[in-house]
Amino acid sequence: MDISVLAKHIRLKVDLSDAEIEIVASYFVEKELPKKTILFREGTIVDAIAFVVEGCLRSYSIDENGFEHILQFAPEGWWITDMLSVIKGQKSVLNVESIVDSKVLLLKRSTQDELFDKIPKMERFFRILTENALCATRQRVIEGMSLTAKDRYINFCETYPETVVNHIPQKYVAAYIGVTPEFLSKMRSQLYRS
Amino acid sequence: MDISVLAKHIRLKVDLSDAEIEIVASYFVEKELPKKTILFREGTIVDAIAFVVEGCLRSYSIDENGFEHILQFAPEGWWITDMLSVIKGQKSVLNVESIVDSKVLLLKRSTQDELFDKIPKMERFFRILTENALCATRQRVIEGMSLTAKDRYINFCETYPETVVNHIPQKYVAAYIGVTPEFLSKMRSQLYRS
DNA sequence: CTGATTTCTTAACCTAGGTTATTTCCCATT
DNA sequence: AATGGGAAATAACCTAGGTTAAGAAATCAG
Repeated sequence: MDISVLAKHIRLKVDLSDAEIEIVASYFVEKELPKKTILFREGTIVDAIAFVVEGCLRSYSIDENGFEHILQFAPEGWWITDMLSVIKGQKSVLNVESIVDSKVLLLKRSTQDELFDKIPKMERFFRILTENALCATRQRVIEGMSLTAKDRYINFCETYPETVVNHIPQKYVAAYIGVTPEFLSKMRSQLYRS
Repeated sequence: MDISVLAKHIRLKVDLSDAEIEIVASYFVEKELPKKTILFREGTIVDAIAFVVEGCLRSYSIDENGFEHILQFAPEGWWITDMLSVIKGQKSVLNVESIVDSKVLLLKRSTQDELFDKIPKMERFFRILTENALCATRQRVIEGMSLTAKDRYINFCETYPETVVNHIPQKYVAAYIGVTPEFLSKMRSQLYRS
């Protein structure tokens, strides 16, 4: 199992020895996901969090009219799961699916506390990780209320890596910024003209 | 300083002895906030998080057209700050203000790591707290994309305690659910009639 | 390579929610 | 009790973004 991407990612936030990284790695299980594979399905109880080593996943909910709304994209180096299901142990309301061929490392929640007791720095790591995710999500709430769809799209393009912006179906981008694919298309043609 | 509200709140998530609670409490500073007092101001660097012992605060941003958007209400037993400013050490984009006469306990970020080293369970506490906040905020993103304004209002009334829903100016509720005060007023009169 | 399916674009029309303006209602202060 | 000022209600009108539909383009399966 190649843990270099994971190790590099963790060491951005906390300082771990090679021996500690080995222990951490032993808690993860690798999984290959061909394009459009559902990793966690709505209605099940999710008991793991996924670190993306390669490829890109998305988490989304389906509303009562059948429309998909994307909560998160997770390209290489990002984490993804249905946190609510993991924390509360209740049925998931999100689907987590690979957009392209991907590889993830899975960490079971049930063993996470054990890992934290063995390597307290990992609890710190996840606290920091979660704080950052919280900030980003709150930022998104504010932007959803204060920006127009066009500004949200421009922001999206500036914020996400080029791999996400340009190699992902546009309908996913629309489902992320909160507009219909038709309206995104209209906005894009307006932006080209100017 | 009365720490019973704080102690009770922490013990919902982690197990601390009375001695440990005493140590934790020694890291907090009490502050009284008369109605409409700004605790953290936009443009400054925020270096503390606030626990609400009594009253109710709100955090909000002001957009380029001068409109306020409320990110969070914090009634008794909740935490509030501008996390982004605290984490990144950069200038705050949020105001945090008391809505009614309030009392908060402040924890300086600069001493937080020291507290975590002394009482590791507090790091666990904040990790769990942050995970919960993240879930709630992500839920809000989804609702913002999939529900109508009327459903968001109904949800709001069902989710927040009666003290918040009924003792807060309606314009704040509007600024939280993402509509104008005029439109909230229209929705409410429609809901009464049915 | 070809037909089938999904995605994207365009355009006409529609609606949820915003804007502006006026009136009424609270209160807090004097 | 009078008065001044923000908060809420109402209503006429407006617009960002949604809906529907139909064709073009890209992607996929065989």
